[in-house]
Amino acid sequence: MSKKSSNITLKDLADKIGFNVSTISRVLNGKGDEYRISKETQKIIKDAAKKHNFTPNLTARGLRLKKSHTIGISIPDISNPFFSTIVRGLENEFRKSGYSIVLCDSQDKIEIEIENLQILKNRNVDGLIVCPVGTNSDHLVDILKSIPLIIIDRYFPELPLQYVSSNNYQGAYDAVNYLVSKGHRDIACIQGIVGTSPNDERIRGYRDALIKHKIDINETNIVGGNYNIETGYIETKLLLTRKNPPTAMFTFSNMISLGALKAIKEDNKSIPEDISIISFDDHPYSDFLHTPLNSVRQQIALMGNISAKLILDRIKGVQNYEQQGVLLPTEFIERQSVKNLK
Amino acid sequence: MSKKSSNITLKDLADKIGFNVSTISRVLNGKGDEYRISKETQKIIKDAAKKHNFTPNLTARGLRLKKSHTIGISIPDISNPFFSTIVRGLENEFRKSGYSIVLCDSQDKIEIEIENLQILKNRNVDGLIVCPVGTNSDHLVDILKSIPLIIIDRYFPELPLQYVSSNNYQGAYDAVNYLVSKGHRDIACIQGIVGTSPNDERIRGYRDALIKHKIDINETNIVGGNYNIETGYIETKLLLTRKNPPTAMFTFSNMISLGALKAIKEDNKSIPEDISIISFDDHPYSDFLHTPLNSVRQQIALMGNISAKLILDRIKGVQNYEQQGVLLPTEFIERQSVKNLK
DNA sequence: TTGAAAGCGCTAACAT
DNA sequence: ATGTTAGCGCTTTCAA
Repeated sequence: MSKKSSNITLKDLADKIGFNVSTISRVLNGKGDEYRISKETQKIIKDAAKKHNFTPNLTARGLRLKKSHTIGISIPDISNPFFSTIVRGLENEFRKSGYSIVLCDSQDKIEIEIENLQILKNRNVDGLIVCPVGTNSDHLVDILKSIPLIIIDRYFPELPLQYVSSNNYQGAYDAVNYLVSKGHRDIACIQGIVGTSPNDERIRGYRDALIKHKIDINETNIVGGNYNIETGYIETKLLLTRKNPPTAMFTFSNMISLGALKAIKEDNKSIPEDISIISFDDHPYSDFLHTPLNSVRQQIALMGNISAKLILDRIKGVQNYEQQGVLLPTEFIERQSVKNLK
Repeated sequence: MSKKSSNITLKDLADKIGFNVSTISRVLNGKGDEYRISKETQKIIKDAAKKHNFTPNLTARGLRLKKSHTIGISIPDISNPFFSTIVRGLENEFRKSGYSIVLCDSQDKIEIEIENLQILKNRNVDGLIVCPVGTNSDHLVDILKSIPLIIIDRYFPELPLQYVSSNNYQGAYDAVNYLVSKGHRDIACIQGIVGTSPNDERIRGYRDALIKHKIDINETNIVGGNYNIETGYIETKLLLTRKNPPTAMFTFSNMISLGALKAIKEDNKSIPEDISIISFDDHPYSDFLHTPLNSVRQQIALMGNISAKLILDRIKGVQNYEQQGVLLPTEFIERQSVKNLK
């Protein structure tokens, strides 16, 4: 084995230059003046540190200080652009403050999410960012007792869990309102996981928009129950085989939309001639899809940025925030996937 | 502030049940039998640990053992599906072995990559996975002196840096060969960063395929110089304005391809009627793009899996591998973006 | 079969 | 103005 040139320690440095470790520690942590350490000494120490390329062992510092300058993240699927964009927003923000992120993928499974939280807690992360997978939140409330936590996307309004999400109600309302304004009255929606706040809020927006226009709600038009590609595919297949298929559909995630596109294409239907579609969640590659979809765009990277700032404030003990959650406005993107029936 | 229910420590547990911390540590680390600790004692300890929900402080363990069970990752852009898929492959594999990942995004900047390595080193990661951004590798060779390192995608064959990548030469050769077999002789390629191994290997494959068919290489057909969307867009724009545009183009990344698609669409050209295209890097959403592209697919998640296994072996001290690098075969995906000119 | 004690590298309270 | 020392929570050598 070759010589492992492991990092130089404070003690090593002390031995070299004849000052005590604590003096060196103080100077290197910018407390030289506070402790009235002479300018000369400070210079000697700083020069030596630079010369020998000293950098502190963050594990040791973490143990001593009981904080790791580390943030734990648990997300359902890092390969989904929605989540990877959130992570980028988080990483960029945390980097600025000298925090590193420990990333865990929960594979959309609640058991793994729970396991992740335990691991991250044992790693002494200073804060946690979770995009929860399920409808259950006991483990989250539990972890909050010991670690600052922000949840993104799915949230639990009735619980004291601070969150960052989109204004799902308004986004859905706008979309359905738009469809109605184009003459659609038979509008299906393929929903995600029932019982999760974003989904239920979108459903509420969908209903309210129809009610406002005095359109009877056909309960069989509300289908689905998962955010994945298969749900979009299967439900669209079924919708298309109806005697009178809806004239429009509203899909509740980027993945559902992709599944829907696949089904529509397979059945040789075209958008928007045969069926109109609006997607909640803009797809980052939307401009390049065979049918650019009208979408309700969420400010995904911003959700990451804001969550990072919130949790850093919490870590610092700042508690300025009245509100428990932040709901970011969505943006309606008009493309060519809705037919004007008027 | 509410009472921080911080984790219970070994000492806490010792106080509760009257055994020494070392005994407890041994039992909980599965060394009870080795140290011939009585079954009863073992049971008492295990039960107590479970009852009080003890889990070890991994920072402390890391400091003591000088290993953190942590792997550092530096990648150019987590929101790019290519990289996020690699990360998923890595995460899934590391999770199985009890390793967590510390993720750093280098934003495609060499300075940030260097900074990342320093941070990760100070965090005592047991291993490093890097998707390098640049052509320079000094910092990588340097870090290798102290930490096991695997690089993915771009590699440096002349240096002792173990890597996992695709067989870029063969993939490119196959693609160009296919184009020629369809009657194309004027084939442009939009390359990525010159001087990086994957790019140069693809160029070599491109040239060799043309040479084999005795087609003169038109050097002005080799354009580009970056892997991003803008490069694809700009270069395609330029290609299309030529007096005699090439009949086919070969793009060197998923992002370049997207840029090319945008340019082609803007100019009201259609694929493959006006121009044929093959993309190196399949796009995960390729099936849904307005033109499903013939692609050279890389086994991305597998690259993550293999790298994880390699580095875990290195950490364990296993040195079974003769070869310095692993090149995974690519797969040619035939879709409808190439016109048959014959 | 179990306990005592050292020590990983750092910071900070307490000397001097 | 700088040094000594304790201790973060864990593992492991040495002792008994």
